[in-house]
Amino acid sequence: MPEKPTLDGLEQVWVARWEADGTYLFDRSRPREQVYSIDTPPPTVSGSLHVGHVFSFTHTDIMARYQRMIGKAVFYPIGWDDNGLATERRVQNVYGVRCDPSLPYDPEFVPPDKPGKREIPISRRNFVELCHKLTAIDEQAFEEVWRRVGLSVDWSLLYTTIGDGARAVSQRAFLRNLRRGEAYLAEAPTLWDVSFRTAVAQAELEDREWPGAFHRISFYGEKGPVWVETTRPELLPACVALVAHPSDERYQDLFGTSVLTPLFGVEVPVLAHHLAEPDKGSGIAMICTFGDITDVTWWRELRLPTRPVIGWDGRLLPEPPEGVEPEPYKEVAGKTVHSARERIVELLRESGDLGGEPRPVTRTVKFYEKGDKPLEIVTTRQWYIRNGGRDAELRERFLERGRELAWHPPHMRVRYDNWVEGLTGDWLISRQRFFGVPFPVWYPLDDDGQPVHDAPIAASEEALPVDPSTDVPPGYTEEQRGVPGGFTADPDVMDTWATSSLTPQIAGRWASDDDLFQRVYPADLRPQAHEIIRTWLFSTVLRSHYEFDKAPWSDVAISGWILDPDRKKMSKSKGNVVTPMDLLEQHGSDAVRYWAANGRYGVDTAFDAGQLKIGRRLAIKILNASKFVLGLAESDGPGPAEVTEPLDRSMLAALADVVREATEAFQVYDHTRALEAVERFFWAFCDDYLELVKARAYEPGPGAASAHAALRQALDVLLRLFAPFLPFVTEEAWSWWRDGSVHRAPWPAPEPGDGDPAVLAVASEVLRRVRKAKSEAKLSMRAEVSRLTVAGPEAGLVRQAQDDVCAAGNVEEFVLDHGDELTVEVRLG
RNA sequence: GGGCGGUUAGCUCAGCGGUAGAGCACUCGCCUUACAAGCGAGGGGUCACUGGUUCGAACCCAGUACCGCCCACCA
Repeated sequence: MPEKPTLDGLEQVWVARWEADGTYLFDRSRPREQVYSIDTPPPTVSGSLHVGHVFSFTHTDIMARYQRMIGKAVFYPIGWDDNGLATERRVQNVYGVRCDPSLPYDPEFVPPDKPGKREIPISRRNFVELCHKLTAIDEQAFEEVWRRVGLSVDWSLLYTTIGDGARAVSQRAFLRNLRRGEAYLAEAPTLWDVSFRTAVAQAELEDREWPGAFHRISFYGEKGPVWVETTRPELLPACVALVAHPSDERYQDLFGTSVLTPLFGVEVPVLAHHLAEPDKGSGIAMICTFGDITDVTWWRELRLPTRPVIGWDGRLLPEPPEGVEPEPYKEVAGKTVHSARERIVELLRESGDLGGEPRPVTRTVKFYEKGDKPLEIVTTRQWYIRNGGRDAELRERFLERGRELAWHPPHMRVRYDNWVEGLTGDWLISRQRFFGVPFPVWYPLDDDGQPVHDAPIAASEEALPVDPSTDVPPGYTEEQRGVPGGFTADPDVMDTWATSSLTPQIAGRWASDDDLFQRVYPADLRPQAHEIIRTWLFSTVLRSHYEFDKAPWSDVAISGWILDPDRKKMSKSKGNVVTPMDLLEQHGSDAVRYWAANGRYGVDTAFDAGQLKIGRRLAIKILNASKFVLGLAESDGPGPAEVTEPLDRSMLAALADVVREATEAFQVYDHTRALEAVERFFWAFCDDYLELVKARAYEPGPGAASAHAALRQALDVLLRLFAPFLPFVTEEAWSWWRDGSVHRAPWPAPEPGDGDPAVLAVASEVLRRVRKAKSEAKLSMRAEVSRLTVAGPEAGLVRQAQDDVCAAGNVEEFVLDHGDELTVEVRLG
């Protein structure tokens, strides 16, 4: 036991010791009912950890430690989400490169020290190598933070979403979905990011305000011009119809007729549809293939033809769509959307078809959440998984799955319900990218060398993971790749959610270690943030439903966000982020954890440096109180002493109540209430009980022996109660007098005893009145009280602790009196 | 437009039917043999607003106003 306890250096000491001792290793010999299994979120390593991560991961760790102490074998893995677009983008920025799949592999390629002005095109394999290289560096930094936070994860269970295991699980799950008809390939209008040149899913959309302008343009009807307002005049060559609301008086005569588009002179019908809104613009809209999602709806429901004009790169296609003359289309061919719009407006102005000048507006436009240009809609062939978006019965089954889960807090389920009820289409899982899990399929090539998409060749499950661009499908040879009558690989990779929707299967080694899997699946807990309920949570439920016909976990705990003091979400772009490592080094891990532990599930919490100071103070107090207690009892005789004094028994009875309350709170995932109960008791223990027994504990005799025994019992229990929250300081104090780790010690049971908690409560109250009197007289707490008179119904209780009260208050003469309520008279001097 | 939270002391939050709470901050005092990175004491609130239910409302009900978030087919 050190002379002057300190927090400094505890993290390094204990992190190393826990690793060496295997303190948190999962015991895989235990049956499922003795296991507590956690489906930990794999953080995206191509970003940086922020304070919010520490906040939510600490919540999970607190629960993991509690479960371990109540005797569960805790399956607490961690993973790194390293596959996907975020990594690709980071590789591009860090190394100044760009993936060009048409280039050959260059084994000699070394990226420049600093990214140049122009991105260097490299082959897909070179690019993927750089992705691996960079994520390995990032993952190391992440691990350091998590270890220092004191997460009790079993590092031997580490997985990555691009690793062999994850790829195999991803591909296997997909193949099963495909076989059962839950996954399918379809050519359809798809939301498309023109910068990343990939399709994106509904779940990855976000609305942003974007400047635009209303353009009033005239179409030619038999009875004169029809004025249409549009924000996207460049899509005029893609126009396939006009549409107005069926009850709109102004257009009754036009329904069923057709009009000619300006400039292009294409004949398009005027149709009625209930989604057209009479009070928007002129009440009549042009339908283009495709300007927005409503266009897609109209196009589908009104069975309109397709006139695509926008290509994968966001530019207008070099050739006009069918039915549109090359003149004047050549004016806009190959142009970006922006310059095509300018040109069309010029042409409309020249031809007199522009009514007035464009009126600038700000409107809401759909973006890919990681993108910086508005999404276009392009018809492409993509893989989908059925999610209920087009099937009411299936949707109801997913809602039912949501109801099977215990949500913490319960109202978070509403977000799940809203999402499932609002789905508009199946889940698009393919991405036209490079660093991801490839689809494990190939397509036969017909005699003309065209792929037969209706008959994909699936990989065999034994061969997983496969890369179809280098592996060969069953029954073919490499020589047949790309030749008529041979085969070709599916070029796409899966969206990262298609892999992370399988984290319980990946961490539990589904299909590669079924003995493990059946001990840890379904999991007990899914901890996560609320903004990814629609993505991660829902997709995991979906995959589990299809493969195992059950929910993937029993409980879902949703941590809130960390807001900066202005109540805005902390984010890197706003520059208001404190890095976790700074925080941990500056305040100590236990202090940071204390702050996190005070955040309840589902509640957004303002970042508050004040809470960190309190946590640090608490941690130091635990060390000092431990030192005091352990420094006392060394002179006691052999064998455990008995707790005989009423005050000591009273304190232990109060502590038993605290154990009961903390345990109940943990059982309902309320770590904050547990901490509050323990903390409240601990401060009273230090400020009142320790002061009351101090004198007696110093004076050898039976009274001292009782105090020593009680103090030790209390310390033993308190260290264990604090252990889930403050793992470093409790382990340190535990190591001074106990064998083994406090984190492997059993969670305390409320010790039955015959103590009356009221004795301590009343003695503390009397002491408080004495202190008040001294404080008001501006005297030292050691000042002598010549006579203390206590009266009231509680007087009998005070008598049981009379000597301790007198010693703590430095009281000369003690008098008990009768009375209806507690009165304390303090005569000083 | 629909939904979900929130509004309590200067700040961060607890309380969710029975006389307003904690910590921080602030003020005053104390070197008291675990801790001065400590200890003691104190000041400070018409519990957002308006109605209603009740013997009694911060707490339940209805509505209003702000704040935050989620969702949505806003040419």
